[in-house]
Amino acid sequence: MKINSKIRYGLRTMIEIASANDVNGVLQKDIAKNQSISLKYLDSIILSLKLKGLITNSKGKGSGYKLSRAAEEITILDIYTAFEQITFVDCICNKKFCDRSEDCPGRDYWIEMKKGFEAMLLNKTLAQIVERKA
Amino acid sequence: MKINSKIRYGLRTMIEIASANDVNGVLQKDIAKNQSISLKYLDSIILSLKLKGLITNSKGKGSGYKLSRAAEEITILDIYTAFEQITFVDCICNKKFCDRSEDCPGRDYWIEMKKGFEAMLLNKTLAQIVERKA
DNA sequence: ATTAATCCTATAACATTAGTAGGATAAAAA
DNA sequence: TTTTTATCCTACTAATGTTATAGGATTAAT
Repeated sequence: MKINSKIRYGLRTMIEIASANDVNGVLQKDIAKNQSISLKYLDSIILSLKLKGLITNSKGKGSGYKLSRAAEEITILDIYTAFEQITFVDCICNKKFCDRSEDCPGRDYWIEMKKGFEAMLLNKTLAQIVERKA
Repeated sequence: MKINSKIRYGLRTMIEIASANDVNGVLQKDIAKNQSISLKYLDSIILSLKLKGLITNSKGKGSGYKLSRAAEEITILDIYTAFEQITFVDCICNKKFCDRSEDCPGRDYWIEMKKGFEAMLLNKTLAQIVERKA
């Protein structure tokens, strides 16, 4: 089980934007250069973060990205779910995925585990990561 | 991010073995039938559990599987790692995977998250799942 | 000996991921 | 208003990983 590259790059992108103290925001091409991500690939990552409402920008020449709200108010769960839902097993979202869903100790456990995982991501803010605070 | 089928089937297999009160243990073919897993695929799942030392059996006709130790002493982390290591991101195990490993707030976070995840799996026993206790 | 069962390796179909390509659109700057 | 710089969006492909299945070797009870 691996964290996929969009989530990894997405976190790094958010860290870079949060770390910048430039009032004009951070240009996509600078993020691409600093983070060693191709401009094209970064395109889709930034799009996801934007659709989730975590970053904003204007368009055209000279624009740049900023956080939509304070880094203290952005959790890792926000960033993670910008790219994918947390499922772990399909029968959590869709009982019909498996016959035994109605009465399955395994499924009950995965649901519990999912909740624990979400809580873990929810309890960490972007600000804590940028400031390297536990 | 999904839990793969071997881990899912592996947990169900362990639940079935733990739930059985047959002194002779549970036959592989019965697990296959009850859990709707092909005998051949179950082969590899049982092999992993056995190599990890979670279950034992004798060989040949009439044999069956039992837990190697009490269900109270088997954690979900034991079962999970019978099938794969918990990595999340490659730079955790191998710093050379990425140039910025030496000083990367993102990597620091993934390491912390991994620890939290492992702790979560460690704090749940097979016995708790079988008895459906929180 | 026969039979029922596990042990083990190889391989194939399928799904997902990671990343690229090509261009459309928007707006600042000249 | 033309140019330039930058984002927006869709489609595609190569590589990788997952989910099995196939075929047979080995083991030991009957």
